[in-house]
Amino acid sequence: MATSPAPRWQRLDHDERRQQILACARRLFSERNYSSVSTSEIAREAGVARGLLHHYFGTKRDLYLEVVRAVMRMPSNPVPLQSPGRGVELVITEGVDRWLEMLERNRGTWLAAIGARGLGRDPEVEEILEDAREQAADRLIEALQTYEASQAPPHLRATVRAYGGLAEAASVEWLERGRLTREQAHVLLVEGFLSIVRDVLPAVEQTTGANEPSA
Amino acid sequence: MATSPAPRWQRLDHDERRQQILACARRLFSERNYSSVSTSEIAREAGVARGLLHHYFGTKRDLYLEVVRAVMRMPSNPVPLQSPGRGVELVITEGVDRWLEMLERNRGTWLAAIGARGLGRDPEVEEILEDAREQAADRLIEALQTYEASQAPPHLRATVRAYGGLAEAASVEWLERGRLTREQAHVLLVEGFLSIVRDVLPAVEQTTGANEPSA
DNA sequence: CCCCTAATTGGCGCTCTGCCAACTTTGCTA
DNA sequence: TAGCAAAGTTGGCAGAGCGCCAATTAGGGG
Repeated sequence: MATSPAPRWQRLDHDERRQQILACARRLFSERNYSSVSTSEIAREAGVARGLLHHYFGTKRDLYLEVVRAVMRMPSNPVPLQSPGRGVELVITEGVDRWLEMLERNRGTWLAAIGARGLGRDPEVEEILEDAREQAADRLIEALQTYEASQAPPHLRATVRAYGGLAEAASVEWLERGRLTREQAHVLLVEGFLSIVRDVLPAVEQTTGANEPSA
Repeated sequence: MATSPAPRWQRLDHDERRQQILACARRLFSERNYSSVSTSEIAREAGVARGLLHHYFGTKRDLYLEVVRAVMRMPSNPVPLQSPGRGVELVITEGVDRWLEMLERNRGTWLAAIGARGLGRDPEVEEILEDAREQAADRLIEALQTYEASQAPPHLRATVRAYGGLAEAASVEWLERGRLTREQAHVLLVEGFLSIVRDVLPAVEQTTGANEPSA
């Protein structure tokens, strides 16, 4: 008569459990840095045994990289919509707007993603962040309607990436330090882009070494 | 007759030993990230017992922070010289030149310092880097000869910090990815600054919320 | 209803860190 | 020159975290 004696733990679908653990890890890693978060803590948070983390993700580091990848699905620079022939001003204005909108919604995650800097390189982490930024640069380049993203000359790509640096810094000023209002951040990002494209880029192009035929 | 039986280890002056250990730690932490460098390794490198690190620096983390501080004595943005009344163009041109010069000499260290990003905030490390950048911004603000650095309105400071982001990104493009020549980086940094000051900053100032009396 | 699959646990062994008591070197003094 | 005291240095112990694997258990199919 004693029916099955209340299972000690629940058995979840593979993907479901994986997602659940990933979510806990993401939250913890966003709050504190890598080495001050222990696998025991993540496991406790998720209500599972520590060994299960290794079953799903391998090492602690693998789990961490997975988290970084998940966070980086989010764009990391103003990314304009596809722009069938409209002026750059309009396209960039819209793109920046969507960008700021996204930031407002994902404030915490985004700040954690680009915020934490330290000494010492971590090639794998860097590669993930680098890919995200490079993709954002692609979109920006295409918004200029001069080059296909993959055909753009190095100095153009570099200049756009430099603008990306400006955009991130300005976003932090708005989101974290509050030294810009949202409107001011908007103006800074739009006018910054236009100024760089109109005035700075041509100056860079006139410089010796700009017109290497194939590189 | 057997004179003193060859000391097993040499006893160094306090500061001297400290500097020696710090140098080894600095090199290792610049190459790999925090958790993949062990205290045993640092000790071995310095030719001392592991316990000695703790004697001099406390915990591994304390040693790390000390290293970050040491690295950050180096400026982290174009820092113009004092400029008694000369034009902004000249001052910034000179400042950028010195900046690029410094980068060329300290390539490895600088890249390690600003390069490694990851998930998860580390308040103490962030504070150190933040201070260095804020100081660089002070110098840039003073180069404009409009405000004392400490009196500058928030939006001005924020705009200059945004330029700092551009400067760092552009520097990486030159130093690491080689998508800019040194000349191109120079032009980008100078023209970028001038454009931002001439065109972007006024636009930001016209924006609603720019003229808060005291903030 | 039983059994088989795979999700989940628990614990062993290793490395790393923090700490501290003991030892060695070196300069100073009688 | 021998001895002494202060400071630098060592070596090892205890605790914690991580990687791994064998045993256990939930849950569905035959």
